[in-house]
This record gives sequence, C-alpha cells and structure tokens, in this order.
Amino acid sequence: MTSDIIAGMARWQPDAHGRLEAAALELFRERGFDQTTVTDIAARAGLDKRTFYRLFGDKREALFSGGKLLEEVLVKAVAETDAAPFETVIAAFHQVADEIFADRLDLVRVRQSIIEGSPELKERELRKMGSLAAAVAAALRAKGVGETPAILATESGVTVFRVAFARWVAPGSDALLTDLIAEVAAELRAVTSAPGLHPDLGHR
Amino acid sequence: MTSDIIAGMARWQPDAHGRLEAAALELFRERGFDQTTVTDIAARAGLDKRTFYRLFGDKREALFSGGKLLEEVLVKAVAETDAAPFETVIAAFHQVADEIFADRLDLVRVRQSIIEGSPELKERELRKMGSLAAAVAAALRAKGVGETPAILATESGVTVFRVAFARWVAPGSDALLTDLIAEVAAELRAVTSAPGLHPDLGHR
DNA sequence: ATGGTGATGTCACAAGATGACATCGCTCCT
DNA sequence: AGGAGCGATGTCATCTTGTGACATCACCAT
Repeated sequence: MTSDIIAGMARWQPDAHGRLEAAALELFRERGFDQTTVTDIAARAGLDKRTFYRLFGDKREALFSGGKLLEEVLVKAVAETDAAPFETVIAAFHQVADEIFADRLDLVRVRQSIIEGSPELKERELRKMGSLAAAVAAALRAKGVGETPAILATESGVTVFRVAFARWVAPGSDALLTDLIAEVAAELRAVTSAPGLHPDLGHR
Repeated sequence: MTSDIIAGMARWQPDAHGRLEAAALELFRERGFDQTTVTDIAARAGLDKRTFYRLFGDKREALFSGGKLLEEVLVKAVAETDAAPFETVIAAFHQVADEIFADRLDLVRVRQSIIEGSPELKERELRKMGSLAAAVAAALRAKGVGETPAILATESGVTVFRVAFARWVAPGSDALLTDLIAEVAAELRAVTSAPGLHPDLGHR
C-alpha cells in the first residue's frame, strides 16, 4: 500500500528526514554551523547521530536537501520550453523564481545568512550550483542543443540567477526575483555583446 | 638577509612546502585522494602531520597552492588592460594561458585527473574559481567598472576559461589553450546575444 | 656563549564519518 | 494468532581530520 507517500519517507518515526532538517536549521541559526555538532542535531530531533548520517551524506547536506526539488523543476521547465538555449534557461529560472522562491523570502534569508557565515557551506553551495548546472545542460542537450552551447547557455543562465538571487536576498531589497532575473539577463547580454558596439563603458 | 627567497619559504628543512606538495601529488596519484592520509603525506616528505597543517589549511589545499600565482597574474593583467570589461577579462585569461599553463599540459592533466576523482576536490576547485572571480571582479571595479557589469563580465570570462580549459585538458586534444579561449569566447557571445537574431539554433 | 626566534615534533583530544552488529516495530503470509 | 522477514534505528568501535598546548632544536645577532 504505502498510499501517497511522496519520496520514500518514514513511517517509523514520523518524517525523520524533515525533523533533522528542521533541527539543523534551528541549531545553525542559534549557535552557528561550526558550533553545532551532528550529535546535537540528532538529539534535538530525538534521533541518533548514526541515523543522521544514513539520511544525509554529511553535516552540510542538512541545509541543502531542497536542491533536489529545484533541479527537478528546472529540468522540467527546460524540457518543456521551446526557445533558443539561453532564453530557455532564463525562462526556466523565471519559473523557479515563481514556483519555489517567491513566497519564501524570509526562510531563504535565514538560510543564506547561515551559509554566508561558513566557508564550508559556501563551498557546498557552489557544488550544488555546479550539479544543478550539469543537470540543466543535460536537459538542454536532450533537446538537440550542441554540447558547448548547452554548457555556455547554462552557465550564463546560472550566473544571471546567482546575481539576481543575491540582490533579491540582500537586506532592504523588495523587488520580485522574477523582475531581477530579467534585469540581470539584459545586463549580461550587454556586457558580453561583441566589442566595439558599446563605445567605452569600462574606461577610467 | 634571506636573499632571494620568494615567498617566506624554509631554510630549516629545504622547502617543506614544496616537498609536501610533491608528496601529496604522488600519493594522490598512487592511491587516490581518499586513500591517502595526511600522516602519509607528511611521512613521505619526512615531516610531521602537524607541520602539514601549519603550511596548508587542509588536506585539499596541497593540490591548490598554485592558485595564488594564478590570481596574481590575472589581477595584474586586468589592471593593465584597457578595454571593455568582458574583453579585459578574456585578455587576462589569454595571458594566463600563455604564462602559466602553456608548457605544463602534462602536469595539469595529472592534477586534473586527481581532482575529477574526488567530489571533495571538485568542490574545492569550485571554491578556488569563486575566489578567483571575486578578485578579478574587484580588479575590474577598481578601474571604474560598475559592480554588476564587473561581476557579469568576470563570471562570463571564468565560464569561458573553464570550458576552454576542459577542452584543452581533454585527452586527444592538441590545440593551444589560447586559441580555445578565443573560440569559446566567440561561442558565448553567440549564445547570449539578443534573441531573434539567430533563427532557431536550439530546436528539436 | 647566550638568549631569542621561528620552524618542527609530540601529545592529547573533539568532532566528523563509517562499518559491523544488535534491536525493534511493522507487514505479510499461512 | 503467530512467527518470518524486513526496513529503520540504536549501539559500539574505530579511523581520520583538524587544532590547541607545550617541548625542542637549529640558527642568528649581539
């Protein structure tokens, strides 16, 4: 039976994965990442250290399990969009902005402030972006896009998203992530357009 | 005195830093990164584990100490070039390709194959690219380029370099890194140029 | 020679990560 | 109902990473 359980979850302890995730977020915020031990996290979730390591690859992963959903939405959007490679990727990020991030600004800010506070976590975030990019590039290639254009469109798209995301999360900002993506995409086009067309923007 | 010692090196044990670096490279190649312990590395260099940690932040750093030189050359090149932001960054990478990488293909291939074999090392490589990008963007801003253009030009340039570098290192390739950079830069410009100008390149 | 200085070795230890094995609660089969 | 089987957890042991504290040792200037 197991009716409508979404992603191979628990029935033993109700949602061990989610509880550990929540406990980790709390503790990281309270004491910081380095000052939090895996045993602490497990204890707060009412579980054992060993169980944590069965559900998460390492301590950092507790903050990044949302990445799976992100990748799924992104890949699906790419597969369903019919446009030039770069435009396809940008469109996919627009969709992600609406579906996943739009109404989670507060949570995202907390998460991001934790990440900023730890080089280890920033490193892991980079890795997540990298595998995300790989998945998107693969989705693009599956549509018949050549390898190099797929990679370049993807990396450029990810860059746009990262810059837009950073602006969105920045304190004081109240713009919509979607709008920021569009703006940054336009700026990137301007910056990388063939030389000589934009008379000296970058001089002293 | 300390005459011509370049970067605060040793006189005690002759070049402990370099010996550890070499030992690490050897062992990583022989047994792989995970199967090599820091104590092993130190032992092969005739030193102690504790000494390793005084010279390198962690085990991974033994493979990435070259990054400092890379950053220096890149930043200097950016400071001295007078062109649009993206073109400036690309020019800087051309210089790096000639000065640093051109005659080190074999070493680079060994290093890269080790990195490919370990997620931890790939992660660290990403981080190095990230801080490299930050330094380049800062150099660009120091020339009067706005923050966002600086970041976008830098990230785009780094993307170009990464793709070109990957092609250069790939087995069977015999092209010059410099040429690959120019090619990929052109491809990126094509991919990110305003939509509608290149009738459907990315359709099924 | 003598004391200082910097590089190194020794020791101890918290925390991360993982393998081996015991348990416990649920589900299914008869 | 009753037990076999199974998956999720807990327990224990152990290795490795990374770091603090302290002892040494070679060299240098005075």
